[in-house]
Amino acid sequence: MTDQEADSSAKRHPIEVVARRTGLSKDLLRAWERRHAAVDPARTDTGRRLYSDDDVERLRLLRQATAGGRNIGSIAGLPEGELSSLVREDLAAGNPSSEPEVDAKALEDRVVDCIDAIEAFDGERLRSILSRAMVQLSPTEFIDDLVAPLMRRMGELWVARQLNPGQEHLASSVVAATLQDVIGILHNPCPEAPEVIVATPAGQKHGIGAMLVAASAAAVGWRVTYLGADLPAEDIAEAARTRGAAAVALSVIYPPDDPDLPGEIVRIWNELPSDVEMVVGGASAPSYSQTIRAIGASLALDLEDLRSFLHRQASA
Amino acid sequence: MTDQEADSSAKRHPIEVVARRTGLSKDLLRAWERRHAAVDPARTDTGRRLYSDDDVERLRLLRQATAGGRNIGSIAGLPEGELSSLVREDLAAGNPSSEPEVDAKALEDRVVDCIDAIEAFDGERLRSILSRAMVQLSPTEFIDDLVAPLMRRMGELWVARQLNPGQEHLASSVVAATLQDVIGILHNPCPEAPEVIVATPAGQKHGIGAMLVAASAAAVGWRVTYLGADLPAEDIAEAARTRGAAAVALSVIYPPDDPDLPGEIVRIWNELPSDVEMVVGGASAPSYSQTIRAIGASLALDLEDLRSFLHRQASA
DNA sequence: CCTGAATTGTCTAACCGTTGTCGAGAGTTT
DNA sequence: AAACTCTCGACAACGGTTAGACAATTCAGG
Repeated sequence: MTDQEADSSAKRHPIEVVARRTGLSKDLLRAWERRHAAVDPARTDTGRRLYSDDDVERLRLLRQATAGGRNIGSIAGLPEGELSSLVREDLAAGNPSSEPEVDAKALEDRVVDCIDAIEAFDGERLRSILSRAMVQLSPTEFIDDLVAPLMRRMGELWVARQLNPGQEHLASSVVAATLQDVIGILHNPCPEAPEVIVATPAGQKHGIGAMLVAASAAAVGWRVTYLGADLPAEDIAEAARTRGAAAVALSVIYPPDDPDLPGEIVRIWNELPSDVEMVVGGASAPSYSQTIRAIGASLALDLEDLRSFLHRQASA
Repeated sequence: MTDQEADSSAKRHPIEVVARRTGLSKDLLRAWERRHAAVDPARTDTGRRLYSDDDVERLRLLRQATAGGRNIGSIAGLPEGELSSLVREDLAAGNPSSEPEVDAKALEDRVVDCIDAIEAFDGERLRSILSRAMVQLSPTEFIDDLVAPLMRRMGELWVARQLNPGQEHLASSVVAATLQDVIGILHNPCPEAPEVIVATPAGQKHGIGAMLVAASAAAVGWRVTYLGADLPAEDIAEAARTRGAAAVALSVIYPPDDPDLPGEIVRIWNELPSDVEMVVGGASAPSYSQTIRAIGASLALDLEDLRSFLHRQASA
């Protein structure tokens, strides 16, 4: 991740890759450029387009804005800032309560607020904190900087016995619902966008990590089918086949030493079509790294890792 | 927030966006403009409408006012200030802006559509069917006539082995998220409204029934704290005490013959303050009716039953 | 109470600008 | 040679516009 520093404006991606990453067809990319100058990619000496990461990001925003009901012609010329605020406005549109008070509250404080709400069994306050943050932050920020730290903090409190099962359940269901909303909002309707099946294998009861994975995948343009926790290998594989998925992502949180899990992972792998990739992430994933490597699947140590896996697959 | 250049009177939204944000049909937007000059949007050089944020706000107010029983012709010309005070009045007068319901026929079809989506592992389609229905139907109709029949049908397919665990998980998480949304939308901010704690006792793994209970309670004006499935008695009772709840609702779906459950129910009851009522519902609730009656709790045979229980408690 | 007029949300028909996609023909990369 | 990519032109689908019509309500006045 360090060797990407100033390269976000470096032009290097061919059109094929950009089409996959944005979920826009190649024809459409050319049409938007020709008719509205939506982006201005560099060219090789033979005239082939080379897009930068910034271009990709911009195109993704344009896609979201058009999905939100706007005409490409009237937004193609807008600068990044306006474009992204427009998209966020549209996302927040369902929320009729326009809050005049703008809190630029630090993210750590928001985590604390969430914990407060959870301790008071106040699901409604938790929901409102999260849904406000959801529209104020970018999806990736929301997931990485708020939801993930919150889940981590909850884990700490849980082992310290300062959170009881009721509070944990309450929080989980609210967080899960919020993340489902994120996935729904980000849903990529383009049939060419690759799809990933997200689940936790049998024996793993905690679905919330998989939910984070699902939301992260949606945030980078993938279509996502979230199956949930504790699923037998055959069912995960069947879903992948039915959906024509390009990848399967498994979340493994707890326990780190399930003797049945390696077998379960291998069974999933074996039942998958050969062109479907697999990635395993979550707190306990490294404990099973031997199995994962043995079959040729990938290991994701964190969400950033997961995103780069998805990027690699999307361009492959 | 620095780039709040957003001049609220800048005309920039196409009709599609405005229709989504206000919930008014495009036809209606045009009709109100033509017949009553309710708003005066700008035009592009090719004649397309462009609305400002102010226009959107105004249309929202008009919508609320008409939902409260006013007719558009007599309020379309009013200035902003009068409009908003009018709406406030109507809300204070207890006009819950009831929606007239239209479809009774298509509900069966929608259940079938949902099942189709589930069988295809198409979570996104399921979500879109449900969320469309959510805004078209009243909350109670949505729950009673769509979600509950859907869950029943899923149960049938499950026992007939025509639904696998993956499909069941997928559907559950989407339905749960949708119901959480319903609860969020219905959330009653009035601090005097009675609150109910909803959960399923330890041993009961299926939380979706409790979710239906929670949404139903929210639909009749209660504040709801949804704790989820499989919770120890102490935690349920603690939540009730912490929240100062007026009632506890338990959902009991499966199994119907858990030898530990009666004890669990009694423990909850014993740890509850004496002024907190308790109701038990769900498919298997009648199997435990002896215990329920013995301690003086109520038994709800269906959601209608539950609602009348809540009404009794609210007026008590 | 009934009846005819006004109101209101929706729908159709006809038109046209906008948009996504496709094909043809030529060049480039592997 | 096969697989990409390029430009340019064409085209059908889609959405937005006006104008008019329609059924269902609402309402005033007999």
